[in-house]
Amino acid sequence: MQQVRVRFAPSPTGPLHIGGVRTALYNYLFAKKNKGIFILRIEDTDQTRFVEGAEEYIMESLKWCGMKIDEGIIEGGNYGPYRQSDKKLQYRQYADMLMNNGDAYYAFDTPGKLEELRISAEREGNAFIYNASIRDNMRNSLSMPESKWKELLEKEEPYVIRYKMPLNEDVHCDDMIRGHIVVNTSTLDDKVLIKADGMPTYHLAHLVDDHLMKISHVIRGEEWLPSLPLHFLLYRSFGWEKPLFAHLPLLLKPDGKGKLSKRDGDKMGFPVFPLFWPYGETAKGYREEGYYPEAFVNMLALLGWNPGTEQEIFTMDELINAFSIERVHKSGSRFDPEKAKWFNHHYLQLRSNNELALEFRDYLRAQGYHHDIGDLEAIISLVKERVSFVKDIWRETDFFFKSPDVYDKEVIKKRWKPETPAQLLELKAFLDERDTFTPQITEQAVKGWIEKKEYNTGDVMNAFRLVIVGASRGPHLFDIISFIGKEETLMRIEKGIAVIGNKVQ
RNA sequence: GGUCCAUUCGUCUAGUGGCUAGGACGUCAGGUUUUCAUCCUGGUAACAGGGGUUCGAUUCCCCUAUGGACUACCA
Repeated sequence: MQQVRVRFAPSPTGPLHIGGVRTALYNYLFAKKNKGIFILRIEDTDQTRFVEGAEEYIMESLKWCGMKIDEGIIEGGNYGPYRQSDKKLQYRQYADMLMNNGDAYYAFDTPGKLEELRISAEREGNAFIYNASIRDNMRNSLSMPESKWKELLEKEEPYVIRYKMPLNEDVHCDDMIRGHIVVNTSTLDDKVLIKADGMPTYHLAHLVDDHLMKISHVIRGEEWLPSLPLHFLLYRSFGWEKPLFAHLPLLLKPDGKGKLSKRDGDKMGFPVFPLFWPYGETAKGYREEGYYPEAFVNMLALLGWNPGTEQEIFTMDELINAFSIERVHKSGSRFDPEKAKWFNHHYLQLRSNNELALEFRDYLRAQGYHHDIGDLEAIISLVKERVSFVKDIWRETDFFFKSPDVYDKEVIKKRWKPETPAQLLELKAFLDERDTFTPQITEQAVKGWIEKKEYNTGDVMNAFRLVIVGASRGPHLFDIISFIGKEETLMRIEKGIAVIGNKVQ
């Protein structure tokens, strides 16, 4: 069987969108599943849209996700160069092959003239299509006598090379996901193959490269489906064997309609890019927002594909094993940020307390707190299952590090009785006399004390929690006071009574 | 406008010519937790509409509607 070789071929025009990451992922999964080769090719034939840093961003994104590139601009390989601009004008000879067999021609129409015709056609409700219906009226090597266009060539008049679309022919295409598609050439136009600057367009460049790189399967976004007939025709004109094609459905915005965009992410508070993009108009990234790559990849893989079982949690190896292109969906999927969080919650639970403590320590340092790893592990073990992100740990544990600044008004209203200050003062004295402060022993003692005093357990405990935590939240209270220690506990009781005590009634 | 593609709970989806149309996220309720959260249990909720074909269609065909992509010397 033929070696499976697939490529991910982005343009370095900015940060890589998660839709692009998913395309890369499906290529990667397909390659690895079939013991094939995963290639990264940079498609930068449009020099005006090149963005500094984009190539590095793309490669770092793939690396973060755990996709290893087999052949690429850094990795090398036997089918380079892997950056189209490094081939510069080599594509021209392939256009000339088409010129020689009559499937392409020179066109000298200026962009301004074409634009003018396009606008006037639109005004009459028609589409402007540069094809057999109109090309005899245009300035090209088909409509002009040979002596005339050769003269223009000699005078170095700017020109493009266009593909000569056959007249009224049904083109039959096959797609591994969509099945059979038939399009008549009368609706297609004579696409530009070589631009006036001598560079190839996508249609020529990707096809030549796919052929030269021995690509076996082209797995790309649905936006390419309309030009699939053109690509089929080009393969025929070249006399080359075609790869197999698979067009992936789009990633849609969570609400409403349409393609997922950066604006949606900004508006609804979730990233649309894998990594933070630092240039120009910056963009948030999953990595920096605290997502784990396993969660991100797992979530992305299931957006538009599933194995047909009820399994939802997959490691990369499990994804590779389960993946099949036939089970990729036809219709677009809406992106659900809530489910992305759920995946991260799951993967965070798999982390050890020590791993999380290390991550959390970095976060704390940024806040100006410095703590022993052992202490952080202890705290994290108490709140781990309630957080989805490392940054959430702070929100759940701030009271371990500092006494409360404010006290929840609702809790005061509900639990702060006239007798509360006196009771807490008694509790403070009771605690003051205790030597051990371990959670279990202290809990037993305090509960015994409340019972003996015949106080209302709920009132006392909640008021106690209020002065320690500042609100009605957090892990077991006795775990908290054990961690902060006796001195701090007594201090917080005193402070709480002082601040809240005179606010009531 | 034209061409092409798509359509199962709010979302991601499973599934079949005859099933109580399944799971997950969300949401709601109950339980656990003396708090909050987690967790557990349960509930809610879908075959876009209309025609066919058929003994029978969510499933096959057609039409409509809706959504999307493309329609550049961008990819």
